Amino acid sequence: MSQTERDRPSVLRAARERTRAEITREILDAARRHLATDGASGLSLRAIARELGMSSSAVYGYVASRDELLTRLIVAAYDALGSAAETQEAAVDREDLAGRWAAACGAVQGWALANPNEYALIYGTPVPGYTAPAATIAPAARVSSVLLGILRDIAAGRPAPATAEDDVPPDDREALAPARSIVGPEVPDTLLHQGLMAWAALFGTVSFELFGQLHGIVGEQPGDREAYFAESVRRWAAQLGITPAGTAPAARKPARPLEPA
Amino acid sequence: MSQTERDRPSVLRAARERTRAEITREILDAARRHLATDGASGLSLRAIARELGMSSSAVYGYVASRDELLTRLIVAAYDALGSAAETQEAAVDREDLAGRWAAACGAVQGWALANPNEYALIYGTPVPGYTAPAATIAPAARVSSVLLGILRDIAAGRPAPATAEDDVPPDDREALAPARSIVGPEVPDTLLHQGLMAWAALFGTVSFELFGQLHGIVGEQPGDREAYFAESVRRWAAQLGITPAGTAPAARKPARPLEPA
DNA sequence: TGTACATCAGTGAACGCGCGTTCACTGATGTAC
DNA sequence: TGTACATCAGTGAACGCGCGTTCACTGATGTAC
Repeated sequence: MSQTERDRPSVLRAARERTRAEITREILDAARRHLATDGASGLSLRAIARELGMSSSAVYGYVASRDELLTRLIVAAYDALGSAAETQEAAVDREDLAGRWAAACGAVQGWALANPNEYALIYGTPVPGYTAPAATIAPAARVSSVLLGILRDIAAGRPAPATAEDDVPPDDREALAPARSIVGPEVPDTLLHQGLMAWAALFGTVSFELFGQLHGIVGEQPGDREAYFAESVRRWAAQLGITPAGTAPAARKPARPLEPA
Repeated sequence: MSQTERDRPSVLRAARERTRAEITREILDAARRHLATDGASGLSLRAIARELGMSSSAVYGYVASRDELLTRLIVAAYDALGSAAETQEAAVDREDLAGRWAAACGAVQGWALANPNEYALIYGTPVPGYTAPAATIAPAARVSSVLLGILRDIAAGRPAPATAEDDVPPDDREALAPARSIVGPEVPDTLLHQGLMAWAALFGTVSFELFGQLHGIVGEQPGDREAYFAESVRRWAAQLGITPAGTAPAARKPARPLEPA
């Protein structure tokens, strides 16, 4: 039993650390709940303490300041969204590019609808007076990494510039340099630009839905928003040159001729 | 001079109304300035009063409440953006559909970059605890009206469903009903859907730029953002079947075949 | 087994600040007789 | 021309609230001898 005795302090320490982690988690959960009703700039350490039944000063044992709490929430949100996109995209057959694209888009939209306040925290108006520290950069990049990965595989499955409708102008090629340094040289400029456009369109669409901009434009009956989103996803995929499984990706049929009169 | 005498009271009243309007304008201007540093939820009547050198209670002579001030700011922002889009689009030759599209997009982006805080007020995260009254609906619709007008003219210049790559699935057609009731029956489903996608993509792109999401993706050298945006505008237009003046809009060449090996 | 000590999570009062909104009032201006 | 009155923009004090952060402290728990 000397074993037990020697371990005791660390067992206790471990237990303390466990409750500490648990309380920290509860603080973050409460903070997330407050995000819903008051928004990021209404986030209040005192309100959280009140809800958890502790004194306002006690919170400072777990969180250094309001800004630090905000940073943790932001990082957690990026990580949650990023891992949703990663796992859902990874679950699809690597060959099925359209399926992977749809999975990634669906993950983003699904997570956003399930966590509207955390979505707004990271993709809505930046919190005034708060500047995101470096710790948020890596988690923020996870979703775009997934999308860029798909882009890379689209390029890989295509013999050089296949759909080079028109190449990108030189000043745009320069503008794309940072993205290029992430994605590598294999992805043609056109595809890269089109990919970024789809990326912005995806988040634009999700934000429009969440922020009420689709009101009076896209129906709100059950199924309407799903149908609209699904069709958009399909069309973004088509713009990237990938079509749902069953259709050969490389062989895009030309525009259908006018209906026979 | 009986004329003058009879008019006098109304002349005075008119003067009073003029100064009243002027002070109201100054309150709105100060509010806009505060939006920049503190965001919508940090907007404070007391701070505005302080800046204008009046007592906080005096503001209530011009503005009924904080919420009413917010509503006025929102309406003013929608109107400013809407009229920018309207006038810039109207200045282009009606025949030049791609030019009109580019003008509308440019107006939106230009206004947003010049007025980032007002843009965030209307297209960013909704202000928590504030619900937009009916008075905001009409001004909010101005930009989309401009875009839908272009869509209508695209359809008019095309002999029925010309580019029906694939029609829209029935559940999506239903989802598009509200938009359809605005745009009228002449615009084919495909074009309508594609138009809404371009609309969401436009605002998604502007929001990404303004909210810092393009950092590390699209360059920040002088000219980079302009080039990226211009190329995106061109490609959205191409997706709508319109190409810059000089190219015949109706005659879209089918996807170029693979390069001869 | 018993006592003195260390650790440490949590308390509660306080500082100094800000806010929206109300309300009785002042004081300048113009009006009516 | 002179006086009593009405109008009305603006004041300043007050109400009741909330906030982030600090700091001296309590009190439970475990440790060492």
